[in-house]
Amino acid sequence: MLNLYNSYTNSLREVELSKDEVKIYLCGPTVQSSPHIGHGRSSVVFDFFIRYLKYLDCNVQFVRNITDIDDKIIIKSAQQNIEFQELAKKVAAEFKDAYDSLNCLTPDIEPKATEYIDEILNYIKKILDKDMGYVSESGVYFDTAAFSDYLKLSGRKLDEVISGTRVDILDDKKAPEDFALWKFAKEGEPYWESVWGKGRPGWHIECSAMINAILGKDIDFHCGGNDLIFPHHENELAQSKAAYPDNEFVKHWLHNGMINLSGKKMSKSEGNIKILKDYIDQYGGDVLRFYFLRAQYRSPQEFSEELLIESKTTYKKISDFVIDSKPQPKNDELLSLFEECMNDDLNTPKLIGEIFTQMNNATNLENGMLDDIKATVKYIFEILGFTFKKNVTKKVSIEDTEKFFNQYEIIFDSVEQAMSEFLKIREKHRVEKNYQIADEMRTNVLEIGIKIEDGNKDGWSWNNN
RNA sequence: GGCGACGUGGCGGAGUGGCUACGCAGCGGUCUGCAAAACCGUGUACACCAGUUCGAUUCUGGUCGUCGCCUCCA
Repeated sequence: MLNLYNSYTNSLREVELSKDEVKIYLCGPTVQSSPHIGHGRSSVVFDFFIRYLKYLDCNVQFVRNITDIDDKIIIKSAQQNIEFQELAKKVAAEFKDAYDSLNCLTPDIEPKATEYIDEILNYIKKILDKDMGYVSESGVYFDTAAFSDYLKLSGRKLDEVISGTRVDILDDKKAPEDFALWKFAKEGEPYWESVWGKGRPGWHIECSAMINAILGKDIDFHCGGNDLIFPHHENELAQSKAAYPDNEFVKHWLHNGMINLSGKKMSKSEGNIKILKDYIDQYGGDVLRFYFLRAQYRSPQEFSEELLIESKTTYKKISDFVIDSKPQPKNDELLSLFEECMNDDLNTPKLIGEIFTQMNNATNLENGMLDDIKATVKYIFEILGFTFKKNVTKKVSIEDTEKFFNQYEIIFDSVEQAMSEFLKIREKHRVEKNYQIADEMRTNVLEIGIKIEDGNKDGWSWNNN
């Protein structure tokens, strides 16, 4: 009963799953510059989805690509005076760090475009063999006129596409809307050999070729940001249908909404990007995940530091609620609510509301019931990829932290151990009514970013606002 | 210009033809050595104008406004 919005039909559709094999392809990044909040949203939101499918006992095959060759990478690496591979490698590592910090599942396969050049060339050949592409002076192009269903995914009309201001009208293309499958290398550009000439793959062909090579002719879900619908996914669909006209290619097209800053889309071209790492370092992966959980994945989501702080506060309420519980599926009502919300096009904001309602009611329940609710809430959040690990602020160095504890003759091993001893010392002062010393300790520990809350079960937390 | 999405209380964000969503913030209180946390209480919001209806935030039509895409984008 999983219902998801399909961008191809523009409607909510019931998903029929064969649990033995669910194939998912997520359009990953072009590794040209550091990941921003928008990349984080796309990866986390589809991570919720994949984790949910696994919860439903699906055998998921998850592939996310890395585009490690394209015009921007060439330009940027030239500006930095390094090889394009070096830039791609460096940025790919940043993406990996971000994905890991956000606790996103690692794809089963994470192919890079440059590792699939042979497959790409064969795929282009297949398109040419079907007379749906042609070779010209600047490259090999897809002949959009030969594909009758072109623009069906994005729902555009041809004359509108042509009238777009950014269409690069090259004289050697049959039609302005034809797009490159293979770009011939200009002086000094990286290239691979091909029967048509030295060059590099166009942006869209790698996905068609890699999906085919890794997952096969048909996949269940193709995911990505909604800014990829046109032209990227439209062109990908055209290529795949051209090569394999009898296959559906993609059962469900899923697209996430954009991150907005003061109402405007965050994007490289707008120059208003927020670097993901800065916020992960400060708030931790769980808080970022919770922030993404607060919006339905297709809606535009506003980003601001205030909203992140709010996410932190709200998430803390949940993590405090479940702090002494083991994650277990104890409460059936709550589990049904969870499935109901997720089945409804991954309505995670609704889920949060339902969980809080249950939490609020739970305070009046007898202990056994309360424990079941706690265990189930924790279980649900762990399914959704939350770790409940204390966020370590990276604002204060380990050395300073050690030095701080040494003042109290505490040998630093881990923050947890040191804080436990620190709290014991302070508690002794409190018992002896040395309130001044106890209060000073509370104030001082703020230096290393730790906030003590006497009434809180946990006793302390990182205070990294 | 074309296509699409959307306009809910201070903010974020669900949902529904008649019943408190929820969270944050705010306000009042309990508790507390203090601070915080926690807990209790507290908010009649659904862009505008018509129409359908016993009744519309929810359906229909229109108006206004916001945002996205239109080959750089997650």
